[in-house]
Amino acid sequence: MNIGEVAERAGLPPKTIRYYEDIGLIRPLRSDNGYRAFQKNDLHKLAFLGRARALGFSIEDCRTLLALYDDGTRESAQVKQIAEEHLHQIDEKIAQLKSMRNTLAHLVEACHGDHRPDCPILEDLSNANVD
Amino acid sequence: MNIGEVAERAGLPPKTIRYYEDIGLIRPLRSDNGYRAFQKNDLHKLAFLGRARALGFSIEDCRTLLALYDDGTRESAQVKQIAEEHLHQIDEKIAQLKSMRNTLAHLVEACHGDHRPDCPILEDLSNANVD
DNA sequence: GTAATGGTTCCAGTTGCTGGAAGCTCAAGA
DNA sequence: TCTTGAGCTTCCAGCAACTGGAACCATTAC
Repeated sequence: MNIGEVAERAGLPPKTIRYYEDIGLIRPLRSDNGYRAFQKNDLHKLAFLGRARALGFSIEDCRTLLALYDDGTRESAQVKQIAEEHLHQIDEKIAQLKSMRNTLAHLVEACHGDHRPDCPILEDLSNANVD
Repeated sequence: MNIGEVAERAGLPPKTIRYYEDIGLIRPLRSDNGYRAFQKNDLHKLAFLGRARALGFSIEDCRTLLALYDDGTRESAQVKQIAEEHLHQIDEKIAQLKSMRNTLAHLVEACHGDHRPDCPILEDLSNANVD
């Protein structure tokens, strides 16, 4: 398979696939013409990567997960730990965003949003205690 | 004021302040020795920036907000629009993270996480439909 | 033969800083 | 007065995870 077909089937842009090879996540063979010659295994790895990335795992997490996937002697605890840590980070991110959202929503609500210049949003932003 | 004091008072690292000058968010004067000589106005702008960044506004949004802040003839509607768009983006981000969190939480729960190799998390990641 | 499509590499840019090196300035102590 | 240390300067490189574009080669269809 050439990169175009693999990209289509794995749901990843060719650029991303080349990048994943660059950083050593996959190692596709080469045809005589220099084209990458993807095997089924490469395709599955790419799909795996796409899925893991969609769940927000970092590239380094993906590298580890892929290695565990390839390793028949893995312990599921290793996988679970990575996933739990990631889950925790997601929770933190959500909490942070909710806090932003909360503040911002109040400010937006307080701003009449018309042609006049006075604006509670700008007032809030400029009201830092700086002394 | 030198950069150290301003950094302290605005709650931003000196590196960040230099960076903000680099990209034209502030334009502090210079002393004869070449040191940046910050005025009160600079300090207020930096605090404004710190606050806006903490609410997740992009640097470009910050640039616009700062310009509106400086512009007595602004209309609050302009500010409100930026804030509303940002709020909307935050909402989208939260929704996306919640969806990830949801999937991931189910997987983590399903994984017994012991010394055995079988793992629902890896199974899910590798179960992409690729044909 | 030629044109379109799809490969290849390499370099640069994105966002918002952050770290580090090399060197200058200033204030305080021996 | 000399020195030491802190604090300032600039500049370059790197982070994450791609993405865009240029320049060029290969394949395929007409």
